[in-house]
Amino acid sequence: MDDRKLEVLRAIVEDYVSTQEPVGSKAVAQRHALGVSAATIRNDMAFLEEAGYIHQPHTSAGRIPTDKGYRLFVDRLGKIKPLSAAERRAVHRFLAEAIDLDDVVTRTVRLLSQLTHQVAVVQYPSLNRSAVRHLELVALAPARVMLVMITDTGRVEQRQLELPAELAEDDVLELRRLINEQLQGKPLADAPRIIADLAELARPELRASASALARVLLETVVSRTDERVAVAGAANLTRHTAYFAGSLRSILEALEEEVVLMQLLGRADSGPMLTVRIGDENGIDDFRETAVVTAGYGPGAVVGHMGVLGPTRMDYPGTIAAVRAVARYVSEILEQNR
Amino acid sequence: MDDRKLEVLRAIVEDYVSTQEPVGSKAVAQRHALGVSAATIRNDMAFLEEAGYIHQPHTSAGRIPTDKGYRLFVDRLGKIKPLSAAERRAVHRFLAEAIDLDDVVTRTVRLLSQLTHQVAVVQYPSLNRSAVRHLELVALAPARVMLVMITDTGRVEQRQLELPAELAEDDVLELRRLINEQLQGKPLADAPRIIADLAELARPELRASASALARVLLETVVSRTDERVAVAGAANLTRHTAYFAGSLRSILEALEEEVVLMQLLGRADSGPMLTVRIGDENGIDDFRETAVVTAGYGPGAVVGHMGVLGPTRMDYPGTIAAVRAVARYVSEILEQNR
DNA sequence: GACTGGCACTCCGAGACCGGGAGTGCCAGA
DNA sequence: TCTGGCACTCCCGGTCTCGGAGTGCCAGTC
Repeated sequence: MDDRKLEVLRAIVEDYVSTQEPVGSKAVAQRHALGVSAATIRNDMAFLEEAGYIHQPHTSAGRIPTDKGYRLFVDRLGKIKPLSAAERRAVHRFLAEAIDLDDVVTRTVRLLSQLTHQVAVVQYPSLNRSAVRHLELVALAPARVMLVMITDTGRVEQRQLELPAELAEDDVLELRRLINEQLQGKPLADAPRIIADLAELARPELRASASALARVLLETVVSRTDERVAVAGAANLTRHTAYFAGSLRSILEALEEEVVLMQLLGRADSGPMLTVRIGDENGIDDFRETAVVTAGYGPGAVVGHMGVLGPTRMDYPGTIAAVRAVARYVSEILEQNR
Repeated sequence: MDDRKLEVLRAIVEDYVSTQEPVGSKAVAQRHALGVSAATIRNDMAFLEEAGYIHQPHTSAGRIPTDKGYRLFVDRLGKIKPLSAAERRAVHRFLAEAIDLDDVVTRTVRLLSQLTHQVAVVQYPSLNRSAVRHLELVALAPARVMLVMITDTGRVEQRQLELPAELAEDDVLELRRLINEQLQGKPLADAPRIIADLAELARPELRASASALARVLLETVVSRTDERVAVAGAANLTRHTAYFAGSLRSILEALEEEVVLMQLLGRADSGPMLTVRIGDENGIDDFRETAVVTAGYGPGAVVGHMGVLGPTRMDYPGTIAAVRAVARYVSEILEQNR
């Protein structure tokens, strides 16, 4: 494929994204200095359409990029637009002020949605990629304790549980020591095995309580709570009047469904740091007109994902730059707090 | 005002809510057996319009209730439609399965939005109406601890803090004993006074650490974290095609602004258990076409509010019944867990 | 005096119609 | 291989028309 044809494709994508209207050969000829006439561009356009990169809503209308066109643009044509120095500073400062993980996540998700003017989604550090930093048992009543788990990624999960027997203060301390001895520093992915044997290590009198504890621990580790997600900027969906006509409803619904969100964020967990999924590539019917830009983050290894979603007609270079920058800063912050 | 005129108003409200179209005299005459002709109803309508309860979008159109009309309907005409026995059972069962406060809140907000087909909002139990049940200090590193506060309403707040000096294990225990002695059982509203004197009660060597602790405690008590809110069912906004034309955007934005949400929920904290605010009564420009139905909940005393928001053209009797029922069940559950 | 049927009137909304403009494809010539 | 020209297509916005729904008013009835 010709170099100039690629330039024409880029011009179409860029103009369409900024004007939101089909772009014609004349517009391309005069807004982009390609050094050829509109007629020539028309020929190139015919070629691009034949090849499936653009398409015409109807005869005698301008052209619109197809998913395939966007894909090519993202892979080979989009020059990432780095954030301005001022933006970088602002991002850094805003994130550095966070006082704990919850705060980091809420700030991140807001930041992303403001920078990109899209809907932002941030997954909390995945439990099964975290390790136990500390377990605490708090006696609330003679036969009722609260189990608090703190991970090396800063997540704090807590659960209350009823014990089968009343425990003395010393007993609680002993159980606390036991679970910490066994689990501290261990990756949660390995936890189920360890937990399975937990009860047997306790003194006979404490076995029943220990196994109740073990059960709750297991639930906490593998349970529904596992994947938490924060969302912000839903209002930005209304920016893109045309595109959401039918799907706004279902997208809003999807944003409240953790399952769907995880599907969008998590698909490409390994591999390159940054992923773009365009339209049908999402594999979800309601997201056929939606593009998702995600990046992994974490101190060293990836512990979670964050991303942005919006119409396929989005500013890819800008969005990619923003997601990448924010993911990087967040990773740094987690690194420092480790 | 005539009895029949009230009946006409009710008919207009009910029909308008269900059809979403201006309702004319003829429709009222035949759908509701008022025993009079359309012409008579026209006269009543003229009266109701004069009095400001209904209005005409344009000459020769049917009538639409005004805010004042809805207000009268809610205050005097709407017979609450209690939930069906099946619904009540389902609500009860669903809520009873909750394992902790977070779970109660998320379940509640989902339930409300599903029952009413509107946007539901639930405020977490307000900290300054809760009392301290327990404070726990967890040593994470020699000079770093995590402070966990558990309230009698089941809320768990945690914060990490850096201490000015390294502490021995015993010192941590002593501080823990100290803050519990001082605060356990005390309402958080009284906490600031108590905390102010906290440092002085500690051994001289621990003073610095104690006052760092005190500062964090204060922040936690009065801070931004104070009012947390859960939202669900935003997708329901798209049901009401016409009404959100302009305001959908700003409503979605408002749903992410805790300040606005609290304003909507909290206005009438004392007084009757259930409040309805219609249109302008909300005092927020973007909510001029929105009605809010809220109820306080809590074990005995009110500790928080929950509610539902939707277009002024909503099914008030049904919504009121749902909100009231759910608030009641949630209160029961909190009572049991106390 | 309250209610009713009849009637003229208003006004919205859907559909039909039309013209301008933007964009195209193709072709002949440079 | 590129370009200017040209005929063609089709959307879009505006205007117009017409039917229908709903009203207000009035004269007549109980």
